[in-house]
Amino acid sequence: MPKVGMEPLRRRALIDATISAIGERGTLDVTMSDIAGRAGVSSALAHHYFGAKDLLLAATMRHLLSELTADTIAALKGTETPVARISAVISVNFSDKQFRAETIAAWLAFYVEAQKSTALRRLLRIYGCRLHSNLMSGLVHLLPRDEAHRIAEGAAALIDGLYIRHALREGIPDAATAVALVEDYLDAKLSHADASR
Amino acid sequence: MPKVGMEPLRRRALIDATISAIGERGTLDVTMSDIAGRAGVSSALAHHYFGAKDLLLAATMRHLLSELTADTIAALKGTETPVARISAVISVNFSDKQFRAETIAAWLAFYVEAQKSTALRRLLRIYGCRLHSNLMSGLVHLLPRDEAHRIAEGAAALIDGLYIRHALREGIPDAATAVALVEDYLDAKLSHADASR
Amino acid sequence: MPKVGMEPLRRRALIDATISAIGERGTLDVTMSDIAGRAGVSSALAHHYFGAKDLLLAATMRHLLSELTADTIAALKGTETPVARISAVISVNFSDKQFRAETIAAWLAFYVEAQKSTALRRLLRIYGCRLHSNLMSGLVHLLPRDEAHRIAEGAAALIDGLYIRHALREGIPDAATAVALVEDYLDAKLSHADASR
Amino acid sequence: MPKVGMEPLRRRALIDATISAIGERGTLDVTMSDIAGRAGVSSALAHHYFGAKDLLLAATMRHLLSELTADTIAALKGTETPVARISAVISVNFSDKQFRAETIAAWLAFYVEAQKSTALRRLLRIYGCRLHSNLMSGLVHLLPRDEAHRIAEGAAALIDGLYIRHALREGIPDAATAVALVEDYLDAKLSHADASR
DNA sequence: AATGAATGAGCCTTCATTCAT
DNA sequence: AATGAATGAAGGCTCATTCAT
Repeated sequence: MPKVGMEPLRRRALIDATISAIGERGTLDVTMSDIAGRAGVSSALAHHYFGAKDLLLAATMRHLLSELTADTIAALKGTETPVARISAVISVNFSDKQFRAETIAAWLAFYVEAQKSTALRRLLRIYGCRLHSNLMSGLVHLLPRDEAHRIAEGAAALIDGLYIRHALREGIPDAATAVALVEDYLDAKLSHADASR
Repeated sequence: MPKVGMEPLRRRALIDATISAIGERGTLDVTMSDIAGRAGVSSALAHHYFGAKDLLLAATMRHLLSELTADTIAALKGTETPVARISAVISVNFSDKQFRAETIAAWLAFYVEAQKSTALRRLLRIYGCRLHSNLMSGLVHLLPRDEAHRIAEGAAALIDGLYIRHALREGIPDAATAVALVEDYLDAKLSHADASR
Repeated sequence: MPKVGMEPLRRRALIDATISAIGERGTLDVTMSDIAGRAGVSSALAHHYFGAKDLLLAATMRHLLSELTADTIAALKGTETPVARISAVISVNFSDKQFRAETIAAWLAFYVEAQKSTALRRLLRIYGCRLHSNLMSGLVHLLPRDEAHRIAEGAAALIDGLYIRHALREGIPDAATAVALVEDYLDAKLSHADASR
Repeated sequence: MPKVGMEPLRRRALIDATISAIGERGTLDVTMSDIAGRAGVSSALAHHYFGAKDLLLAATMRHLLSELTADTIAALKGTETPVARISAVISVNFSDKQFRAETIAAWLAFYVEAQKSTALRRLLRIYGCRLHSNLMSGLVHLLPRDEAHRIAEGAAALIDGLYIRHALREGIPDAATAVALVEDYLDAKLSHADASR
């Protein structure tokens, strides 16, 4: 078997292993050896490809982020009404691929780590902005700008909260219910807005 | 001369130091020495009083929880309408005492740690149930039971989400806005319910 | 046995162990574990007292330096003629205490390490200046200032060279011969100076 | 297409890279990767050609030594008086080619390493003997054998000392001054000898 | 001829924890 | 009541070295 061109494979395997390790333990506090072991390589190789633990973690988060972005773009493609756009954005966050114990735990761990790591915080901020603007792209046609902004914030917070609660297996457990809650929130706010016009 | 009756003072000082350390660093990943140092004692003493790091952390979380409980009880005392009860519960979570960077960071860190620690998870579950039942105590008079349940879940998730976002200094920053968002959510759902009756 | 007040003893033991380890291996490239082992403690304790390997090495060099200084001061005390001062300075460098394989090897290792470590370089520079001024304190009465300066440099270089050669067990092996060579150099230069006057 | 006859070029490039790396860092403590990188090849190739780090270092030292030997032979060619021979030997050691920061640092590093490596010590001993006999080839005509021997030792030590001091940028910095000091030493000793005859 | 891939061994450092005083 | 002394265990990281291609 050819022993060349392994780099992308190893990188990917290591990132997957990182998600798996973090997801299972629920913390970024996993060892390089554990991660490397899951990827079937030595910890030295992980260092070889990523340089340091921080960098592997950051790369992993970037990976998670780009997957979410890709999914969102795919979901938005073909939507036509503002309401459809909003629904698409929400449902992506709770899709089978994103709303998995493993992934959620990883997101959460990153959220907390972001409190001390500037690099991670920057990445999370990007995600926050994207989510916000994606929601806005629908809401802005249905509500006054200020109100749209507020509602987008609320929806984002609600999504984050549902993630947290899911991770701790408290309350709302399944994706469908979660989506319904967020949609519900927006429906209520939108019809409320209509009514008050 | 050996001082007597120091125990409660030391315990309290150590718990405060723990909150401060976690709050500042944004992680439970603080050393016993750091905590003990902030409390002005040796790390050996921290062990003497709490037995182990886990136990000190659990005690700290219990402390946070009991403060919140006490505040909530105080806030509920004297409320008379269901709506007032709901507002009281919400406002406690964003009161000056609770909604401080330090405390929030600590809560968050505990949330994440709870993913691996059964002890912490149990404590958090208690908090979750209390919040839920406190919200229910108002909602149940205004909505059908099932619906009340759902809305309580939503409100709880929203609160958690706002905490997280505050910790990362993303979006909604101040308590007033946060409260308004939650109240707004409930208002919308309540009037929506009214309207559909 | 009392377990208190160990710090100075441990520090000293660790410094001695460092000299011994470096002396035996001929390099600063010794492990903390090796050093700690020689001192009969764990490597963690070495870190506890010195913070890091660099700092232990620097402390060790400082120790060597201060011993040399103390010996020199003692040797100079009671000297009366310029020539006696010069002889005293030279003989200290080749005294039984200083001119030992272990100590010499350590000095040499430090010399080389100083090329990359600013901290060590600074320390060595101090030693260089002291030696120079000690030599000058005698020479200045016997030669014109410029010439004295030059001769002091030459003598210092000669001493360094003899150390190196001793460390490698090449040529001149014993202290007496070494001293004689340096004295000889100075005698020659001094009488030469006389003659040319 | 595979290039042929690369071996000598690569070997030379690797040796040069080794000198450069050691010279820049002031230690033998350089990595194979660093060296290979400077030579523009992979570290695996360095192993391919030299077998191991030790061997590359030894080869490098041998190279340094043979350059010095060649220079010395060239310098001696054409000298006619004993004094001229001595001067030639000295000046080679401080020639532009030899007395360069890079080369000096490398020599020094090798000196120290020689304390633990028998192979390097053997090489250095060869150099020591050559220097000694080269100096003797002049001195022996001017002084009694014993005295010539001693003076040669002194001169060699002085040269070594000047190297060390140059490496640490302490005192005597330039080659001319260094040469003058050594010549001076010999002059003094020689005239002293004359005078006492 | 040359290299990317891969690893084992080892080192520095940190930290919770224990113990004697 | 309180602490300095001390350590074992573990983790991140580096590096020389090997191997298949």
